Amino acid sequence: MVLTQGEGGLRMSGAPAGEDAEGRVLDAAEELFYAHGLQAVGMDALRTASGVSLKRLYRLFPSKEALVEAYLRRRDERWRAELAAYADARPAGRERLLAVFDWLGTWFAEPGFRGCAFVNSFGELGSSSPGVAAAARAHKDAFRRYLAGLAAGAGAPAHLADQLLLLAEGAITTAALSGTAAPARQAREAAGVLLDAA
Amino acid sequence: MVLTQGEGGLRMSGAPAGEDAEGRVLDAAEELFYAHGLQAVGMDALRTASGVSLKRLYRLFPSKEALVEAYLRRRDERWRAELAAYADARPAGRERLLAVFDWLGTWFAEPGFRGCAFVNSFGELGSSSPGVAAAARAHKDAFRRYLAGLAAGAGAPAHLADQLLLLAEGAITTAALSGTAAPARQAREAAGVLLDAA
DNA sequence: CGACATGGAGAACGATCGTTCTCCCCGGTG
DNA sequence: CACCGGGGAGAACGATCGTTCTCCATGTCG
Repeated sequence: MVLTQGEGGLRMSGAPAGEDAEGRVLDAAEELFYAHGLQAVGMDALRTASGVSLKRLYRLFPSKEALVEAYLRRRDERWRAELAAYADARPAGRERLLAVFDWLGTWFAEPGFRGCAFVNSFGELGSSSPGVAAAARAHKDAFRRYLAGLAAGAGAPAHLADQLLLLAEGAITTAALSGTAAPARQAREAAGVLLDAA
Repeated sequence: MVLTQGEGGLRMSGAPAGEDAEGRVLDAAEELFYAHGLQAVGMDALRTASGVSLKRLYRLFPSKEALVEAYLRRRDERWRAELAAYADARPAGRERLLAVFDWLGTWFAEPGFRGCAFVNSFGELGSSSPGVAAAARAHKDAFRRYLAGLAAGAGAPAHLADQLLLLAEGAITTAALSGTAAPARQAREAAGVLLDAA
């Protein structure tokens, strides 16, 4: 129930925040990796931000790469859980499907929003780290499957999910680059048109 | 007129490739920065790949950051020139507008395609390098203006350009992550629906 | 022929990184 | 109280980075 003041946003409402060492390390990793990028954050910065000694840090995670992958894994779970909690509270069908873009809009408006952590990580290390590349692909696959479920619930054909994924993905990057939340509304409108036409 | 065998793709057909030192450096920068990321490529790798000595390299570009920005500037010009050369060869209106997505499909299929260089660079260094962030924003602004011109030529309202930008942007990242060119076709179909509805 | 500027190859330098090691304190057990 | 194992703080280590400097071969001009 603790809500940290984290500038990184995306703190799941019921998640414990930093009571044990592993949680504190992952909290620090999420805040720093997301804000500054993977390579820009050193193990020493993680140690300072988490208050966990270097020795313990390396016992919890055998290497920086392992910590990066744990960060991406937890971020994926939290991100999708937050989205599902928001959308699944709406009536199934068209309204729930479009709620995805409303939720994106609230995410874009969070301070410190800097685009998709997985796209950023993939662009930075995807060509040299198979683990990072796989985590990014797994995240997008899971997101696509979730959209496909919503599309089916709205009676839309399967190929609509792919198009909705493109709209959501484009909105995320465009919001990050432009620094505004407007792409969420534009994507929502486009999604409505595509849904009506399907 | 020289066509290098470059794995980076996006080599403009009429552009001279590496006859002078500056051109060779920029060619090497484009190939290496795009393939491996900005921070993963050191000045020594640039020196080896370009055959230009370190001393001359630093006389041409006073710092690595200056070289990164020159790389992004030239990539922006080439990318948009290639796109325009492809699309503007089609009849104005609907066909030219949708040709944008055909061109994206040929780009996605190039070996070594790894998404948008500007999105990747922004994710990696955008939070610490104002020059990189500005270059990425300028690129996307220019792309959006180009789309707006095509939309106007097709008799579509102005807001359609924003939605097409989201589709294109989403197709680029999704193609990079999934490693397939299918997002180009999906985006083209969605664009057609949005255009018809407008 | 000789003085000199030029530019290449690569060593050097200081900083930083991921990772490991040393030293020391501290609590539990005989 | 004496011993000992574990953990924290941070130094140490080897590698790599961006940047600068040294040394030397080469060619030009008087």
